[in-house]
Amino acid sequence: MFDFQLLHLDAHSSARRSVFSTPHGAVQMPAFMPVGTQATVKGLEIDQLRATGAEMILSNTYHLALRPGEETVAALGGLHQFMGWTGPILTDSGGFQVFSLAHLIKITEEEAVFRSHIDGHLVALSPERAVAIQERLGSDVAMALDHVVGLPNTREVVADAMERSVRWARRCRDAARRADQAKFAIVQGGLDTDLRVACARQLREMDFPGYAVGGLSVGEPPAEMYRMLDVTVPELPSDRPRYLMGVGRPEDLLEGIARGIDLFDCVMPTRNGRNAMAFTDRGPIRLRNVKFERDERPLEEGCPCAACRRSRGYIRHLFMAHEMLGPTLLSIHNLTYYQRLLAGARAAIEADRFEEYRQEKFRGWAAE
RNA sequence: GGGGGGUUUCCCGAGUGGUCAAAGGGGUCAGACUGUAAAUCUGAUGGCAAUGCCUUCGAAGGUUCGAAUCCUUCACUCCCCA
Repeated sequence: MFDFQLLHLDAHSSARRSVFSTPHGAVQMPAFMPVGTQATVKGLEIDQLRATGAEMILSNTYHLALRPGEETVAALGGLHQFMGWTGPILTDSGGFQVFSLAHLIKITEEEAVFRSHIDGHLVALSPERAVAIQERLGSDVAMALDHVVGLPNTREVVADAMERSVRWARRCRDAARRADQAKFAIVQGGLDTDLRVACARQLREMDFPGYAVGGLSVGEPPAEMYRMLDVTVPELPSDRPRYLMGVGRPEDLLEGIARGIDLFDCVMPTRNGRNAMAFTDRGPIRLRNVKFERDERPLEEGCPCAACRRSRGYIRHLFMAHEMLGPTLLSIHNLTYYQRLLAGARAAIEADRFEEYRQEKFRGWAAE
């Protein structure tokens, strides 16, 4: 039901070209998943989302469990039918919310206790419950519940969270009931090489169908994140997909791919798009800037997206006038940009020229 | 014709003797955003040779150590009664 096939290894880096098959279709990897936290990629209709080239998307256990509730999603046909996306869906476990909403919760060995950000009532999320919710939602890939901590942090705190993440991963695996949903484990360990390696090895023993690297890009310098990938990825089984959670900027994706990462997700193309930033091969541009007022060029020459059928001046106008088409168009453009970036990476890997591709892109981004 | 209001920095709008280059909004300008409590948030926004100086609160004049704030006249404007 799930199959991960390595198609080609880049001759000069650890980049890999692969295909991951799920009950809702195959995903060409390396791949980027747009984020649709609340069963919608903000601002986009499903056909617009599909047109960006995205094959797989991410949604969220915590948010959907709170609203509308997994039973409601199940009653409406499961997550795919609920939101109208027929391709593969990965759901995050809510582990990130333990981190981002940390002031609202208490963590014990048994579970994480949240105070709902919506109405304040207490919500308990245990590894078993995270799995049960995700199975009710019906996503193709469910993430294990992990414990994310902010960085930098003391070794004691990081080690404690890492060890709990390992124990919780085992409980998630044991709680799994549905064969049509793959469970992925998440490596934690902060910026500590030993902890990362130890975590990866323990999780590898549990034989998950996929592995994620989590707890990164939470405030540490990019170089630290790359250093963690350097030590962590080699510890992960080469015949399973490797997913770098929550990353990132275009350069982070290429750095991750070069180190053997197959899958990414990030809010950046959509959030920054809603906030008037467009990604281009010449670096990001802020469409609200007055210099674009009468710029008749498209965001990116040669980009096939709907936004690039208009001028930069028009898109700036939409943002200045607070028209909702502005955020929609830049979300479309940015997601298209990310998908084209990844498609280019896949082609480059197949041709054993990923490093050249990466250098080329970096030169462009540094140009302005 | 009679009576009563109003005029503030790009806009709206506080401010009634010093702590006022002047609250707060808006606008504008710039920045941030990495498993989304984010179509959000932050900063700047009279000028300058700038830990200070100059110009500004309808105009002109006056009172005062000191005026956006008090007085006089004028201009414009709004409301009510004729």
